[in-house]
Amino acid sequence: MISDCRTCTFKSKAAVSLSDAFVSELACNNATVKFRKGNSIITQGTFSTNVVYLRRGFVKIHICGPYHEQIIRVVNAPRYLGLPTTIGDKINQYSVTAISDVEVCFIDISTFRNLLKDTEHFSYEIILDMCKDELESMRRCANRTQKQTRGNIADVILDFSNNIFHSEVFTLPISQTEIGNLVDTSRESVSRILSEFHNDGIIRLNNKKVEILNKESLLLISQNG
Amino acid sequence: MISDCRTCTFKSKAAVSLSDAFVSELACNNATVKFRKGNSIITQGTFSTNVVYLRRGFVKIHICGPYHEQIIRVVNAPRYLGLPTTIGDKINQYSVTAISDVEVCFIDISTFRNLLKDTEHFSYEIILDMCKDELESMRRCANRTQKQTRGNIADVILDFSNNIFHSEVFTLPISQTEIGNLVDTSRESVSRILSEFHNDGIIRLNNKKVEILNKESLLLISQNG
DNA sequence: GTAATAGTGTGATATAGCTCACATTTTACT
DNA sequence: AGTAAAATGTGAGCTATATCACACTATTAC
Repeated sequence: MISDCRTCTFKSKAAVSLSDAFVSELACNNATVKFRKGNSIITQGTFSTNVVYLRRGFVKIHICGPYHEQIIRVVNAPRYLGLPTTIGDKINQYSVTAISDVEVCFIDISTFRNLLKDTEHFSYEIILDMCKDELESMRRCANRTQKQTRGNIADVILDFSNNIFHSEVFTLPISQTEIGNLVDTSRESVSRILSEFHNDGIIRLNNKKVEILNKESLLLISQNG
Repeated sequence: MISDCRTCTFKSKAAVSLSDAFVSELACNNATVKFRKGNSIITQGTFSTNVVYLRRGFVKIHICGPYHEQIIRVVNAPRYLGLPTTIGDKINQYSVTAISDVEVCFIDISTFRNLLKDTEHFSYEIILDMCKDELESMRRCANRTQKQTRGNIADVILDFSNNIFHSEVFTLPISQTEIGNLVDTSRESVSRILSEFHNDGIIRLNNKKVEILNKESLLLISQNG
């Protein structure tokens, strides 16, 4: 389905200031697609010809590590996906998979390049986004490698609550195995630690439903391992 | 010292195609500075007003983690430093420290912004650089968290040899404590593993001088932990 | 609704690598 | 050169967490 970018209500911060001519160009080279939970949006190892703009929903960004899959981050709309791999390399260097039903626009890379070339504000916003992402990656990586598992799992719960769902009550969007891949620990440890949090009255856990009962404790665990 | 960018022999790939007018602007807002080994070039927590272009030498990029310093990467000239933190944030979010004598240019951030705004090719090259950096970060982070310590230390030696010194013989530019901070392990483990490599005839180690005797083995250890 | 599959809970055991402790070597400084 | 400080080598014991094993529960597909 070709979408009309001029009236899109999900426009990126970079795109809002584009002139009509550019928005029209975007609209002609842009297809809105829906994915179901679990579908792959960008697949590591395949040829990349499109930048992806996530309009709605949540995705996980993940990469094949030397032994198992590493989940880099869980992110939500709105945001661009695949910039580093689409611009920096012809072959996708990581994967992006829907963890909720999502709606995305595929933007042809040459159209995107033209925008970068011809509109200073657009490329500046993109650079800004990338800078922030990189800083966030550094921070997360330092945390992940230095903290103990309990602290990392507390962080994941806080991140979901604060940045993804904006609520103290939410449904885990990924399995315990995947949480393990995110904080680099085993599925069993995730299970044990979540149970522990539940038994200590820090969270209420029922199937995948999480309710944070004591945010203070989570923050303390996040800080002190 | 004000340098003449027009005749600079260390120009970045992004800068080579700039028109004379822009190069002159760069030259007027740009100071070449030398640092001694160990000096801080960018300091986490301070105000950032300049992008840094590393003309000569090696630096470590590092960030304060929750428990100790985390070295993100060791990189060499030529390359820009501090783009994510200078563009993405007013306060430096990480540090860059010389690990050899270095020569850098400080480029005023507003000059740099003008270049990004006015010259499509320049900003595109910068975006390309950032994309590659981000991909590299992902790869390194996945490796670091999944591999065992022996594999990570083998990787560090291979990285120094292949990407920093381009030689089988080199002098370690950082201490064993710092190698520990780079691969997230203790100083003692670094010492033990380096001795082990030496005793197994994989490297020759004398003070900080390293000679790689058996690259095959290092690659195997890198792959199999 | 039932079978097949994917996901989770929990014990027992093994181990990589951290920490502490101290000796020794190297480097930096006056 | 001589001294202080930093960096390194190495043993012993401890611990967080991986791994294995298996029971149980939820979800999906027909």
